Amino acid sequence: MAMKQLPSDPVVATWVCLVRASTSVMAAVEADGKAAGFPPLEWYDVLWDLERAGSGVRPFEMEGRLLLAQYNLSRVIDRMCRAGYVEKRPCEIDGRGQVLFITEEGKALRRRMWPIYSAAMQRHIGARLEPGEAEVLSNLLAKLVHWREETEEGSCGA
Amino acid sequence: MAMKQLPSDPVVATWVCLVRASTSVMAAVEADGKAAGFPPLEWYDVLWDLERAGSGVRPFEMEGRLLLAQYNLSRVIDRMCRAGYVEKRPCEIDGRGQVLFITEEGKALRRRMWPIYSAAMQRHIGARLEPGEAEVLSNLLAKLVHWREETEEGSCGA
DNA sequence: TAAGATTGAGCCGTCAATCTTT
DNA sequence: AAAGATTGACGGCTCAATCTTA
Repeated sequence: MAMKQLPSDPVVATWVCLVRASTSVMAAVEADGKAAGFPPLEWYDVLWDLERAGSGVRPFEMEGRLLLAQYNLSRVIDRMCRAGYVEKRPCEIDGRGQVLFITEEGKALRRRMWPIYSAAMQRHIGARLEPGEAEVLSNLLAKLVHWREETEEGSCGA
Repeated sequence: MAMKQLPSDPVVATWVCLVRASTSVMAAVEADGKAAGFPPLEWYDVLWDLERAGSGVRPFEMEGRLLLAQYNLSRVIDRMCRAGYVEKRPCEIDGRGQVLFITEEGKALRRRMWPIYSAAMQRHIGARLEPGEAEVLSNLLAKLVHWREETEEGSCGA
């Protein structure tokens, strides 16, 4: 009795295509943003997470939503604070913690980034799929996400 | 007349799911390999590319297949040579070039890595999809791969 | 002039250790 | 003892410059 099932070829093919598709699409979108003089995509995610929240956000909350390790998030936030897009204040309720806020400059940056990145998504994803395929694809990809299951939805920032 | 079509919500959702799925699945598979004491996944791809070729491979050929920048590939190869898994020889036909070969140690390493990584694929991809979904998913993902179109197929190394 | 490949400098990610507070 | 967060040290990635040969 075979306890360890070997991956069937379709599973291996899915792995290969997942790695190749994400690598090439992410590189292409990132390159479009960089060509327009914008900071990394990651910064958009942080800005949007803060702006959507409306109030202050604790770093450890963002950690789960953005799939970033704590020490890594700490460094990203530090750079964004120094650049003036994020403000960090000590947490009044929990003395160990910090609370993050987006600045006006941060809101303006996110607003300028969105058209570039959304056009890039359209060019590198939308234009390559037939009508209806995007829904099928996103539903299947969603089944592969695990990490932490506490993810909430929210649209995109348009 | 709208020349620049904004991405529809399904396209944005696909982008979000693609990033999250690839991040979490790749991290999970990489973590399984690391827990077993193996080098990064990237090394498997290089070893398999060399072993599949049967003869020597020029770095610039691998560059396109592995979606790696030239300078990056150069450093990966250098580490693998120092570790004894790859051998580099000057190219007799083109004086600028190098030719890469997998060593016996490299073949042995790849053979040991495959069961771990294939089990990881099964756990993090195969087990999360219904029968038939892997084929649909890999076909849709394949439509998103661009970078360089010179990709040949070859199975997986089982 | 361009292609194949490498390298120095600097930035970024990662690990483990650390600090503070709970 | 554990959670939130940061940091020093180290290694990998990236850019641009460089070297050699085509």
